[in-house]
Amino acid sequence: MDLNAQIELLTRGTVEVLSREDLANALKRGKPLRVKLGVDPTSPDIHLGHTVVLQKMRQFQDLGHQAVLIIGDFTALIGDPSGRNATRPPVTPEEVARHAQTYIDQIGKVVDVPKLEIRRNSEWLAPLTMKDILGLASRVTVARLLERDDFQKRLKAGTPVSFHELLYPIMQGFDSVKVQADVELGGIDQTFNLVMGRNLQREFGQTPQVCVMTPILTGVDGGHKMSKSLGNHIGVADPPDAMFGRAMSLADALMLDYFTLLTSEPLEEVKVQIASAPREAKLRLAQSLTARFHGPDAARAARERWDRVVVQKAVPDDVPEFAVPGAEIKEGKVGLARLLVLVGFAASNSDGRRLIEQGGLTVDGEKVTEPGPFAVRAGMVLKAGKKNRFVRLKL
RNA sequence: GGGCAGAUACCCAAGUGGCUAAAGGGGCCAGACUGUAAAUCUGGUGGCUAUGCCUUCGGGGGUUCGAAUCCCUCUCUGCCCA
Repeated sequence: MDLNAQIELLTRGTVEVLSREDLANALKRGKPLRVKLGVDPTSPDIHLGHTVVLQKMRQFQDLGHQAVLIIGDFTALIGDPSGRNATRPPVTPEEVARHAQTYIDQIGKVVDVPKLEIRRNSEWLAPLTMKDILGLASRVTVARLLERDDFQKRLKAGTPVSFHELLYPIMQGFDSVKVQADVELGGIDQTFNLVMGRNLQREFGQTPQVCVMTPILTGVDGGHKMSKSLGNHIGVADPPDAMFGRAMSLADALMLDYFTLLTSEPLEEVKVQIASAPREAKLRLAQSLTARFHGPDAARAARERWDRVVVQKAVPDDVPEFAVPGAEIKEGKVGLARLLVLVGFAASNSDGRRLIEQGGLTVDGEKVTEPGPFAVRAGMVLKAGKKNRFVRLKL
């Protein structure tokens, strides 16, 4: 692939590249570039939002460059202030270790894991002495650190900014120095951190890294960035049916973004379809996404299930079974609200009672609105709420 | 180190002695409508062996027949001064 084609590919779908000239020069050197991506092992499961930048990493890999994945096990002790309006709660080392492993297991769908160089930043951050830290800190001014709007907002709002949070960008920047990154990838919300790496490398006499920033994927609710804590995410490990269903609940306005960032469907054609047949377009999106992570067969099956269960409102044939404990049954009856708690549809008896009284429960297709004792038999199918949660009873 | 202000449910935020399980908004859940989208409308949103009972307004202690509300103390946060 010639140089221009490479640059074209590597900058496609990015929001900003600092700078394109530097990228061109780096590629011209003809040697494999060290391409850094730092991840924060504070949340165990990765979702489609993460795959945008991982996809970019894969493209570098496919062009023969060395991807360096940094598990921020040490920086996780601080928590990235990016986009946060509050200090993060601390994470235990055990959690970090578990999350990191889950992360590596899951990114295999997108990147070439065997070719990854995986590093943990505790490797070089943990041994730093106060003297080392002073040396690092002396290269960065407070005004510069306070410039970032995450901090500005908090200062203005009178919410706390702890000193250790100021250290976060410096530590992440130092990662770039230690792994001698030529390129660093990150979401556009990471700009400050990536630029810090660039500056620190210059301080340490290295060629400053090229910063490649990808867009932030908006969650399916259409309001905020995709995040597990907001519950508007589609996880890459979600089972096919769930993935398909989540994709179908996507806000219309985001369809084109999703097609662009997450699929390889022809965009011109897709645009026309979104305008003329939005429902068809969304089905296509859901199927395309599901196929990407689970294969075409699973995607077809998910589509069929969708038609049957959601469109035709039939009972799916893979309803999970629940054995009602004998101790709960009195004279053939079970408290319905209690039963909803047992099968996991309600958080408490009161919650279950509310669900029932508001008409959110059907048993074998019949709406039941009385939360008290209910005669149960084996094979009964309970359905709760608009999320179509099903369970089949066993006695 | 000194002064001032503050801490209320998932989040924001009212409430300054009984009418407060605690206004309002957001979020979330359920119903209607629909394309399980958006928008809109309605109801709900501490728990329980449930027309009553128990727990909750930063922690602890106290005053009172009665406290989110008054007093003491501790912890945490912001602002100003040094």
